[in-house]
Amino acid sequence: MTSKFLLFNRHAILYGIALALLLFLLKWLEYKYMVLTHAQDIYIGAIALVFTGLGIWLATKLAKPKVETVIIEKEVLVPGAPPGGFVLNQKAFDKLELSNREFEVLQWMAKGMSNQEIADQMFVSLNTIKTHSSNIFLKMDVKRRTQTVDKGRQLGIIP
Amino acid sequence: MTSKFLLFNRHAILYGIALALLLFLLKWLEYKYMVLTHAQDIYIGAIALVFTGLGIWLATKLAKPKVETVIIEKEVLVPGAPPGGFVLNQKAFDKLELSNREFEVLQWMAKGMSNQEIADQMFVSLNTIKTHSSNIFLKMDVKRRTQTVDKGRQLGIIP
DNA sequence: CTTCCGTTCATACTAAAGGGTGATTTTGGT
DNA sequence: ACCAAAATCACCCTTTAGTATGAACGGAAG
Repeated sequence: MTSKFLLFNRHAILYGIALALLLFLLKWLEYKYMVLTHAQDIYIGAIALVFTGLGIWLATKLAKPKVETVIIEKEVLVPGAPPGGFVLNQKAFDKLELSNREFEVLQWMAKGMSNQEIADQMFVSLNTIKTHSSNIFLKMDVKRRTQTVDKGRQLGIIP
Repeated sequence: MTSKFLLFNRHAILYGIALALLLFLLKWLEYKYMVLTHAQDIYIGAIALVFTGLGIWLATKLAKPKVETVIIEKEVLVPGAPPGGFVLNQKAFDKLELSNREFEVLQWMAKGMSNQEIADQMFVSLNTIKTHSSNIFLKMDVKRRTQTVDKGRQLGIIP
């Protein structure tokens, strides 16, 4: 985090210096060779090349890497473990006496969604989700959503 | 790396053509408007801008989408045998480049612990845990701890 | 011996989560 | 039709999480 910022700063400074030097160089070249009208093409070409390179450099250094991670699940046969990934532990589930909506909320919760996102997903208000999750915490005897997910998984009621 | 060079070659041709066309255009503009010697600086500035833009465009085109695919081996039942525990997906784990402490925090996180509890557990301050978890979120490209746990589990780096 | 990285911690702030209470509206079952 | 449970939402308030920024320190590598 800090290092990234420092890198950015360093690049910005380097860019500033490089730009200044380049402009200076261009000005100098202008006075030195512009008498030769024939050198005009080369001059312009050089400018084009240099600034194209500068653009490339800028883009690569300042643009975000934008790494997209695609998760592909590959099923492998392994001794033990439940088939197809998950079977609900009905006994534990019944004991909790979660309502439909509460269970639904719990499942979104386990997928790492925020209350607001769940609310949008289920077309209800944020307050409603809060109420549901509070009830879930009571019924499951936990204090936090992360704990809820962990316990729910251990009980076998969520994958 | 190899794909990058291949891409570069393909785009290099396009770039060459584009460059030729642009130079031609510049030449034309030169004959048309260069009678005004005062416009020289503006002319050069325009060239610089255009080619900087071209460079940036090139860079964005050259940059590979960089879609990292993580293949997760998911366990599936097979007759007999002991209950398979957890095996860390080393490939996915290495890709994240989490530090020791960060991984440690992630594990407590997955157990549903609050930052304060993790801080007590690891004998450091709450702020330290916050820093660690922020770094984890950056490296794992997530926004919340619940999301972190879910993704971490999908990647196979936590049980 | 610098330079980089990881670890530690702080302060200040914003955002999200959670607790408590009360209220209205569906809805399913007798 | 009536009742209880579920579902919905609101307000207020506290706590926890998360962001941003900066800084100090020690170890490892060049």
